[in-house]
Amino acid sequence: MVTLIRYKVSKQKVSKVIDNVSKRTISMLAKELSVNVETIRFYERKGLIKQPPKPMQGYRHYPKETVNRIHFIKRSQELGFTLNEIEGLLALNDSPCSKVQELANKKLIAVQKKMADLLLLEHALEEHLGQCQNNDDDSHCPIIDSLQPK
Amino acid sequence: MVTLIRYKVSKQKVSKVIDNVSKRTISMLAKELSVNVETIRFYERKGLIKQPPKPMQGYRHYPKETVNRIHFIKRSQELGFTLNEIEGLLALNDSPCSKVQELANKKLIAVQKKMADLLLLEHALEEHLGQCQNNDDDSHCPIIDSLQPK
DNA sequence: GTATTGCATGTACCTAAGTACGGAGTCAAG
DNA sequence: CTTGACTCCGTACTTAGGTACATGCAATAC
Repeated sequence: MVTLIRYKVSKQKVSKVIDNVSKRTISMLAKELSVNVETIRFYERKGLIKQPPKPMQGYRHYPKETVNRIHFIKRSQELGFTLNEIEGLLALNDSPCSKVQELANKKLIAVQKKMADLLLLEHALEEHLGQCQNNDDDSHCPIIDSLQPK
Repeated sequence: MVTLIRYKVSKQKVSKVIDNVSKRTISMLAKELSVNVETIRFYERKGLIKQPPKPMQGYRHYPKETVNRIHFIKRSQELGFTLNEIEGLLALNDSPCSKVQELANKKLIAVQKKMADLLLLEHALEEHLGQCQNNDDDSHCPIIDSLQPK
């Protein structure tokens, strides 16, 4: 892929050539990561990824590093972290494991609390639905009744 | 509470007296229901409750009906219905039980799906945390590692 | 009678995580 | 050379469920 140029080539020019070879515009990056272009811009605005400098001529191109970083963000989101928390995680990159653990643990507890809430909800809904099943009169609904004040 | 007026009283005047007796301004209503005044106004704007007409002189007052309706809304929210869904429920007030059941059932399924998602999340977090516990080197975190692309 | 609450009304703001749009510049193909 | 696709930049819009604020008037307290 990398074209070698044999004569009169300075270090700068070589790196420029290499950069050109791995030209990754914002839409290439977006495709590579299966995210929206606007999402990338949004992350830039949020400071989650840094915007590569714009060359005097032409468009920005993004290094592999940015790919990795967005990967990190997306995986963290899958684990239920918010973007603000991920900002923290990114800053924590070289922090002690105990700090990261603390964050993950908080998240775990929040997840468990949310599950407990949903479980209550589930039971309430199931009970209401059960009452409907024992109801002969379709024109009159126990659920609506139970929502009405006594 | 209702003062009886003995002479020369038309039907209109009586009802006016009764209305005055049960004067329930918006802040009274809010207090009675433990909700914010602004929330009531928001429900009015959303069309979930209807705004009582403003008398030519003085402030609006709210009937018991509105109290009931907001009660209904709040209880429905506890069951996990969104305001848009509650709009539907309110419209369904005299609909067949089967229709209401259908809605509640959809909600139940959504709740169960969400719980399943959270369960996966819980396991992932627990596994990551477990790896941290088997980690001697505090300066290096398995969670951060696992978020990094391979 | 005046000062302080309270109400009415309309509009703006909040969080979260993006998405959309308008206008100008740039690049590549035909 | 022109057209279409892409980028850049800034700003506005989206959903959900409210919350807050500014202005003007009404009612009540002292």
